Amino acid sequence: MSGVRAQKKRETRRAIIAAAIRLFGERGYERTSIEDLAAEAGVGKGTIYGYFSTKQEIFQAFCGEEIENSFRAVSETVDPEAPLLRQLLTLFMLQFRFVTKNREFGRHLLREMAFPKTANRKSLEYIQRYLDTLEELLHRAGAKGQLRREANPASAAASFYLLYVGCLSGWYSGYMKDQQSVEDAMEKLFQQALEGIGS
Amino acid sequence: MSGVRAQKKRETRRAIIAAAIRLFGERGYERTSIEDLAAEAGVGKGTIYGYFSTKQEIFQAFCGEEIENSFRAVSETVDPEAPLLRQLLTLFMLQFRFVTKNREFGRHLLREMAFPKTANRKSLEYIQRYLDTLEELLHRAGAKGQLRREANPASAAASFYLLYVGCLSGWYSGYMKDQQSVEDAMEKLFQQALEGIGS
DNA sequence: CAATAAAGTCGACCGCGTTCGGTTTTCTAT
DNA sequence: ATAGAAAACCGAACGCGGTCGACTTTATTG
Repeated sequence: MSGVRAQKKRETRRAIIAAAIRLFGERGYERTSIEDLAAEAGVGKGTIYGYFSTKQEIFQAFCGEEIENSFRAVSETVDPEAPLLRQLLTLFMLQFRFVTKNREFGRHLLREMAFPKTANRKSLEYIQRYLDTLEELLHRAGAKGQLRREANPASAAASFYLLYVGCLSGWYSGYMKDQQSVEDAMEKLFQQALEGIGS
Repeated sequence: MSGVRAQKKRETRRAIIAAAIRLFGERGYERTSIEDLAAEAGVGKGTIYGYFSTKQEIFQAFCGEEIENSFRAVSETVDPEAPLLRQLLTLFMLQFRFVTKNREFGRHLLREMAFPKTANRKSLEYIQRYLDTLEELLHRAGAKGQLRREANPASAAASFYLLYVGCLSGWYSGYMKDQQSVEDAMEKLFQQALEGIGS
């Protein structure tokens, strides 16, 4: 009943995550080996696998915090009175600027969110987080009559999210080189999504 | 001047690609080791790296053929007289069905196309291949008055492409489980892209 | 307080992608 | 034909993610 064991477990777990935040943050994901993490956390290599079954899983724990921070920034910055297009651009460019500062981190996260090796709860949670934020934003816009009657907020949210991820992809694959072109592309695509393509 | 050397090089290169097509096709990318490829091609492990600097690169050579085939199928099946939405769905569902039959292959390819470790020409080529096909298709539709006046075929093509890739992503991440839901989602998103979201 | 079970720890070890250095084969110039 | 240079070849060796089984620490039971 003493919980000495449970206590220790929690401490060790935290130590590993702390090591991950330190080292992933400094050197990036690929350049940090499990042994590095183990050493930094003061445990043996094998021990890590008693807490996380894969390096990827450690990465996800690390992500949790980063993502939370980035969404906090969003809710503080986006002006709910601005025009819809402006709101969307503010939201996504904020996220994008974060990604540009953590290119490796972002690439790895996006890969795992978009095309995970094995479907996992965490990836879906992150996506859902985006979709919820967007849906709410769209819902407000709808209430102000800025949307078509027939428009479905859920699938509209999905569209914007996918176009955003697509712009990131364009940046990562070298299709667009600098921040400005990404912003321009995003604006164009969003505009087009609002206006519609067909006649 | 005899070219014995050059001849051999070409043969070896082909042997490696042939081995890749065999083994990647049979067991998939991850389950095929470089040593397997080397053995199948009848060369030493190190030799492979005289021809390809990375396993990924071998994969891309392999992709070249597969992608070519899949586009051939597209141009044979899509009916240029059908309504635009129908054409788009036919095109993409054909590609998607190919992917469902080669899940690992598709995941690997999409990862590398969307978020490559290092920006590379090949990824851009494949993307461009899609965009060109779409742009032409849209151009034809425009000529028949099926598009808005102001619509820009290039960015419209980009939208559809990104929405398509996004639907694949939804399938890979487990957001949508079966082929039918992917098709439904795609139809909904395309329809929405044509009609527009805003008022 | 033993004695036994259960949980946790660890580093040697495996398989794989990639690198390296020595060896063999082909080319070139006399 | 032959010596020397260049290219190509190969498998041993490295680094890394992940596994295994022996060992240590904590919990449980009578």
